[in-house]
Parts: sequence; C-alpha cells; structure tokens
Amino acid sequence: MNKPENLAPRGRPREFCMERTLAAALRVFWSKGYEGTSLTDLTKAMGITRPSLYAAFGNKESLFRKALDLYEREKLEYVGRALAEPTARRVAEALLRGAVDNACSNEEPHGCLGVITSVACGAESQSIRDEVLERGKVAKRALIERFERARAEGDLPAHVDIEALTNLLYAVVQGICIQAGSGATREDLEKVVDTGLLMWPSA
Amino acid sequence: MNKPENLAPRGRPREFCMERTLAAALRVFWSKGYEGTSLTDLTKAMGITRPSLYAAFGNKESLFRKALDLYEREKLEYVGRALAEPTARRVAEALLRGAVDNACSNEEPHGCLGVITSVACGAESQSIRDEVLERGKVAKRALIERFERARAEGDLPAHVDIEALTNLLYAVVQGICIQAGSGATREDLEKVVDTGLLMWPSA
DNA sequence: CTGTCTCTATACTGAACGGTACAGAAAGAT
DNA sequence: ATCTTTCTGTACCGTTCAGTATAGAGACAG
Repeated sequence: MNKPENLAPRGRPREFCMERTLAAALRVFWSKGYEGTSLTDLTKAMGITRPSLYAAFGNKESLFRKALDLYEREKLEYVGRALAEPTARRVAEALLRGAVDNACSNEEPHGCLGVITSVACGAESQSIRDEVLERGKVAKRALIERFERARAEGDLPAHVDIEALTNLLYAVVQGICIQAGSGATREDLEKVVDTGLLMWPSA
Repeated sequence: MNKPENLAPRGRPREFCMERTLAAALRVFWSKGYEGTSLTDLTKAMGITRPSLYAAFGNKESLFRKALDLYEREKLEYVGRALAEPTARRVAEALLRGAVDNACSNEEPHGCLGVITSVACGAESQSIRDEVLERGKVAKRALIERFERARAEGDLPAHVDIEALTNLLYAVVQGICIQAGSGATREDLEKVVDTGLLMWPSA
C-alpha cells in the first residue's frame, strides 16, 4: 500500500546514536562476557540511562543478541573471506591470521566474543550460550564443506579425516583466542600460525 | 619445643569430611567457573552451611585455591607424566590424550578448570585469574624446556621454533578443552588428536 | 556434675543484581 | 497554545550476592 514515510517520528526524538551505543555495549560484552557484564557497566559505557537502554534495545539478553549480530557482521567477516580463498591451505591461513588480527586488536578487547561467551555462560542464560554455539556450528559446517571440496579437487590428501582436520583447525583458533586474552602478544600468535601452517597437509 | 600433639582436638569435632566437601566444591567450580559459582551453590553441593564453610576453608577465594590445588594434584598429574615420556612425539601424544581424558570424564564436569577460570574471570577476582595464569605459565615453561632437550637430542627438527611449537600444542589442548565443554564427544576429540599427531614434525 | 571449647544452624548485614513505575521534558500535529 | 507521543532521569522493586553475629548443640576435662 502506501509507504509509511519513515521520516515521521512522532514523539520526542532519541538523543543518542543507536549504532554508537550498540558498539559500546559490544565492547563491554566482549571484554567481560555476558554474565560478567552488569547493566551498570553497560549504561556507563553507553552513556545512557537504564530506561533508555530498555526502550531502545529491550532487555539485557536482547541487547546482547544485537551486539552479537554486529560482532559477526563487522568482526567475523574474515571467516567468509577465508572460505572464499582458492586453496585449502590459504583458507586455513586466512582463518588463522584473521583470528589473530581479531583477537589482538589494539582498539578492541582481546580474545573472541564467541569463545568467551561459550565458556563463561552458566546454566542461567542457557539460551544465549546455545545461540552462540549454534552460530559456531554453522561456521564449522561451512569449513567442512569447503575442505571436502578441496579434497575432491585434489587440494588435500585423500586419506585425511576432513571433520577431524576442521575440528583441529578450530581448536587452534580457539586456543589463539584464549592466549590472546591471557597476555600473549600478536608476535607470539603469528609465530604459532606460522608453525601450524608448516605442518598443514599438502596433497 | 614440645610437639603440640595434634591428636588433641579440644572442642566439638567437625561433623563433615573436609576432603569430600573440598572435592564437591571442586566439581562446582569446575563446571561453573569461579565467579559463576555462588556460596549457595557451594554449600548445597558440599552439604554444609555457610558458617561451617567459612570456619573450615576461609572465604570463597581461599576455598577456590584449595580446590585448585586438589585439581592440579589429582586431575593434572597427566602433565607430569607426559613430560617424562622419552620422545617429543610421545610427550605431545600423552599431553593431548591426557587432556581429552580429563576434559571428557563421565563423572566430572567437561572442560578444564584452568581454561574456564582464565577465560571467565573478570576484573574482580583478578588475583584468582593471575594465579591460574601463572600456574599455566609454569607448565608451559616446563614443556619448552622438554622440547629444547628433545631438539638437542635430535628428536625434533633443528629449524622448528620451540616456543611457537609449544604454544601451538598448548592452543590445541585449550581448544580441546573448549570443545569438550561445548558438546564434543570423546570420539570427536580423539580423532582431533590423531589428526594432529599425523602432522607432528619428525626429526 | 560443671566449665570450656568448637562445632552447627538461623537469621541477618550492606551492597549489587536485573528490571521498572513514574513524573517531567521535548518534539510534531492540530 | 494545546494535545499527543516518546524520550530522559530519579528513585524504586524484589532478589541474590558474599560474608557474619549470635545462640544453641555436642564433646572433652576436671
């Protein structure tokens, strides 16, 4: 029918920028985990009050999901880029180097929001944990399919267990995220990636 | 001077077994992390009341340290066994298989208490986090020394970066712990170990 | 028995948690 | 100007947190 002409906000306009406040919330969740983040932490970092937060983003869980969307969109795009690389080795390399970049940024918290959440989420807020794990499974399945294609193309030895290889690669990525959050430097982790790539199976 | 003759408990004797209650506390910390565990969780699992807990173990932090000692003594002894293996490859294999065993027990929580604590410990209780990280560093240093000896013995290629190789192995162990806590089965992780060992550098 | 000592159990403290009711402020519509 | 709508800030809700005061129960010494 008629376009609702979305330039007609009827009441008092919002005084803060939702994108900026969402990015601020993401940083807090990223560094403290879902349960470790309090509403006071959030409102202080976002520069808004509690009722404003609830009106704009729903409750804490809904805010976290929106922050998670932003994180996947902006910080995990390297996963999609890695999947598009032409060879299995370059897929692995792009994934590992992207993980190091993401976990070692100078401007963002160290580590990976997904790993932190999947480890630090208790029985309460189980649905948050489940959603993060589900998103991880989707990425893992895409990697498995990519490596199966690579094997079919003669790009990986025929004898390797593709699922196990993917889980191993995933484990290294997770370990990198943990070590980044535990004080390892970018140089340390780049050497880990180099060493791992030396062992990558060739066809 | 005189030995205080420690078989003279003067007041009413304690009604619970400290070892059993400490083991129960360890299980709770292991499955929920330090900050995710409340005193109510602890007293319920240990079957004692709050004042009994405080009289016997000090405060929550002191109880956690005692549980961590127990964990290292009973659940991480495989690390020492791995270091005593005769070749670098067998050190790595014992470490990886021990990690899978420990993280996939049928009777204990899945995952690794050290990994969980280092990830899920916020700015509060920083000292807990620091202690766990320090204990991890000690183990890593022992592994580095072991692999340096292995290289000197011609047991590892001369060109490998020992510290990076150790960090890589450590990353795989950490990834295994995370995946064990995220629903991976023992069979999944055993295949990961097998695949990783296929890539282990030979002299 | 009476003391004395140490355990246990109830019930509490102040602070922080996630979430919200309510009143006032500010913008467009009429 | 007035009305309606939506945002903002204060002040609060009940609950849970780690930790404790206090009183009673129980075991030994004399």
